[in-house]
Amino acid sequence: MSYSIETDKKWQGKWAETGLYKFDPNADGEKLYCLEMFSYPSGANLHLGHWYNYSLTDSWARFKHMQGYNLFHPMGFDSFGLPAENYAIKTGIHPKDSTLKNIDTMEKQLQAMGTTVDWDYEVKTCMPDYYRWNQWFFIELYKRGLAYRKNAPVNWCPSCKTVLANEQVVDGECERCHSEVVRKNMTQWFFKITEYAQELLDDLPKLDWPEKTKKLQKNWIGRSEGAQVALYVEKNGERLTDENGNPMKLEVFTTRVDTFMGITYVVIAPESELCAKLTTDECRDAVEEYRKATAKVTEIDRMSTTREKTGVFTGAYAIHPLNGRRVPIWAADYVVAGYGTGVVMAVPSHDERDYDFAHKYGLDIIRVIQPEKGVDSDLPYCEKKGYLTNSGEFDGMEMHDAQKAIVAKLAEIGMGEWKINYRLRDWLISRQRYWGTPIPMVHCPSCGVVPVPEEELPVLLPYDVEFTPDGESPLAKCESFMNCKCPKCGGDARRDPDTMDTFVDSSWYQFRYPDNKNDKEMFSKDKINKFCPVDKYVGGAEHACMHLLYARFFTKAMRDMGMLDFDEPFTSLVHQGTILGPDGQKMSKSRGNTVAPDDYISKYGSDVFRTYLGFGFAYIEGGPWSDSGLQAIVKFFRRIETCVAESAGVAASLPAKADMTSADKELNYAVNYAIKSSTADIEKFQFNTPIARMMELLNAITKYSQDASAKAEFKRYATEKLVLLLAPFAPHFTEELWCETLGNGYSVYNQKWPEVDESALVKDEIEIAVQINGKVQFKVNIPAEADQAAVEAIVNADDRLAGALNGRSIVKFIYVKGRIANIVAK
RNA sequence: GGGGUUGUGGCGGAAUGGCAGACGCAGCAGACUCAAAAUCUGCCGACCAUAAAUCGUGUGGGUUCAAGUCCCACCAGCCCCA
Repeated sequence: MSYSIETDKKWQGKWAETGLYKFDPNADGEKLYCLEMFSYPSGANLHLGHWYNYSLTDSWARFKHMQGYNLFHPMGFDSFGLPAENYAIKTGIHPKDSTLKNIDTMEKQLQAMGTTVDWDYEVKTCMPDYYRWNQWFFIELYKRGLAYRKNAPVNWCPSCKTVLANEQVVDGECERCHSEVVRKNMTQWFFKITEYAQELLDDLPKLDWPEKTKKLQKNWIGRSEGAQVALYVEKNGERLTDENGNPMKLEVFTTRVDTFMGITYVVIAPESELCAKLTTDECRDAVEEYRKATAKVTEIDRMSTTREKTGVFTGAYAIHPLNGRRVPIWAADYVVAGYGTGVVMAVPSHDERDYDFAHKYGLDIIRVIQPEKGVDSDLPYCEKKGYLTNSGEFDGMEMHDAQKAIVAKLAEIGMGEWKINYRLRDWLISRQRYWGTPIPMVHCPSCGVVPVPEEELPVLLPYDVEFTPDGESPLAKCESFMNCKCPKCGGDARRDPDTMDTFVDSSWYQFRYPDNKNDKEMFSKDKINKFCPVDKYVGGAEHACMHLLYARFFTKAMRDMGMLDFDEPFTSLVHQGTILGPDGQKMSKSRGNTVAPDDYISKYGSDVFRTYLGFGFAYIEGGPWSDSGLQAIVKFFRRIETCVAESAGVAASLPAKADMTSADKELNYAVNYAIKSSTADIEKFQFNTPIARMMELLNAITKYSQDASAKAEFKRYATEKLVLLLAPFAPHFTEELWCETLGNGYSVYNQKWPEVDESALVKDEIEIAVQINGKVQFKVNIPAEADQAAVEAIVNADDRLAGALNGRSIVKFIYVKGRIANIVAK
């Protein structure tokens, strides 16, 4: 039968029946954990991106299995999250019902792709047997001080009366009703990822990840070395003190402590509590009004360097600890409360933003750095080199020396120290949403915040809940959920109404797969140490920062809790490229440029499609969709079918070296060349060239069989190698050819990946190009093993040389073995 | 504004510093056919009537016997940060 979707069905049935892809933890071979980023079960069928990611990674996994690895290749669903909840608000279909139905569909589709996934190890994050471990782990983090609560701003749509995720805020507006989004403070849960900032940075070099992804993580963590320094505070003419009666300190972080003597004002984030505290009664109305306006501006806009700076005076002053200068404290939105201390020392002479701001509001600008001693350049002067001036005792010092001197001086009086600051902030995990993991905490009027005892987990997500958005967490309105007894005192208490960010689910799922049915613990330490970390992780570059950083953080925290014995979850990482719409734009429903794989599959079968995805694109790059090359694969398959059929009933054999004709040698070369380059290229996720090499091999076989002296046994030998090389890309098709047409034993999947015979690649004679001054003049045949002297002799004896030299004389003769000869002539 | 990344025929894309354009798609010509489809064969970067020569990997410099590849600057696209 010729290949079609019927072939797919036939073999999928047989594979399931015989348990071909069942994972055996004790099987021979080095373990290999291959994992694709799991997907969100959306309503529609698998899209092109799924196919591109999953089918080709599956091909890679098959290749590794044939090489003898004990492959673990699981799959699951990231099945909590906003889309199902929004769908429920719109249609009234419960998230649980729609999600489970979608998972069902996607499972079937993934199976129709023909993957090696062992579904016994499936993970669904929306199920209690999974999310109970989110809750358990949350409490473990809490016990260690790695989960804590604090007040933090959320995006708030006043019209929908709901909290919005960052991606639901488009240009400062609610994506649904387009009203202005404001920020509102709420008490929320955080995971203390900053505790691991340094280690997350330090371990990057040892990861086999794309360099740009590592760089992104490095920037995201954003380590900066500087000093934390302090100023005194004066309000209404009086020095402020703290609760112990000591002078109150206004702490700021700076990487330019050398400019410390040039401070002419201080800026504070308008929404910070400190701002409210410092603002004088006369200034309160103006500051409050400014704070409200700021709440409407997105953080991205606030940090923008091009935006017009705004601000208001708070009425308070900071007192410089070294020169006693009294400088005004302003509230301005270019400072953000969550970052650093939320206070910035302003040195307008040497910082562009400060300069613009000072200029606009008529604040003092005092130069403290000169590029050369005695030379005043234009202000602001922002170069990180120069000498101090107008800085009292530090005058004339080189800036780096001055930094040390200033920090030393401040340290003496307890007003400064060296400090390392990170851009990375703690991970806010509370979501005022329904479809997620309930936070396993109880709020008791007398005992405060109390974790739910382990034996009471999971805290089940109730089914009957009103999720019309009205500003409260849907769970908050579910009395049967909210009311509970305090685990500590037994009195009436309330549950936490929020659910967890779904990034919590995806931060450890890789450790649940190998032990997905464990109902005693999150996972068994032994199993996880044996099968993890993941050896090859494949997924989109859009997760380069958050998901991968969070998963790394969890791994390190788990290690420190004694749950596992390694440092990193994903040893090696590959990002597949993005397949764009035919118009070169990102595929989206709104653009109407989406491409559904379904029609292609039913028309051509999974294998043609998979092979085309591998052949038509550079995997890591992706690119605009075009199906123009799809026919080439159909043709290629048809030619293979014919070729393989010609070998039916023939025994395969490789002629002895001594008996090989030149045609035999040529074919043997083609076979081994295809094996060698396919092996090397598939390894590195380059799939287009291996398929090209297979096409070349097929051409070579066709050519060979037209030779009068062609041996049918050798043709079969070469053909079998071709079928094996193609097996990872076209598992159904090659299974059919291998078992049925060729009559070999089931299954092609369990055959050994072909090995290269290097000696077949060594030619006796090769052709090289002869260049003069880098330009090709003519070509000569030389013995492959010839050295420079021998090649020079051959070239010198060639009658074409004199003409090519055209009167010039040879200055130098260069021969690069097996590559090229170049004559330098003058 | 800072950082990163990409730029190769009509198209998808190949090229450990060593003959640019592998392998395909599209196109052209031919064979087979009553005809078409399918299949097979050949051609297929530009310039040119043709050949030869010359030019040719975004632009301009540089390193090298030799640069698509390495270095510098610039231009354009995409991504991240601001």
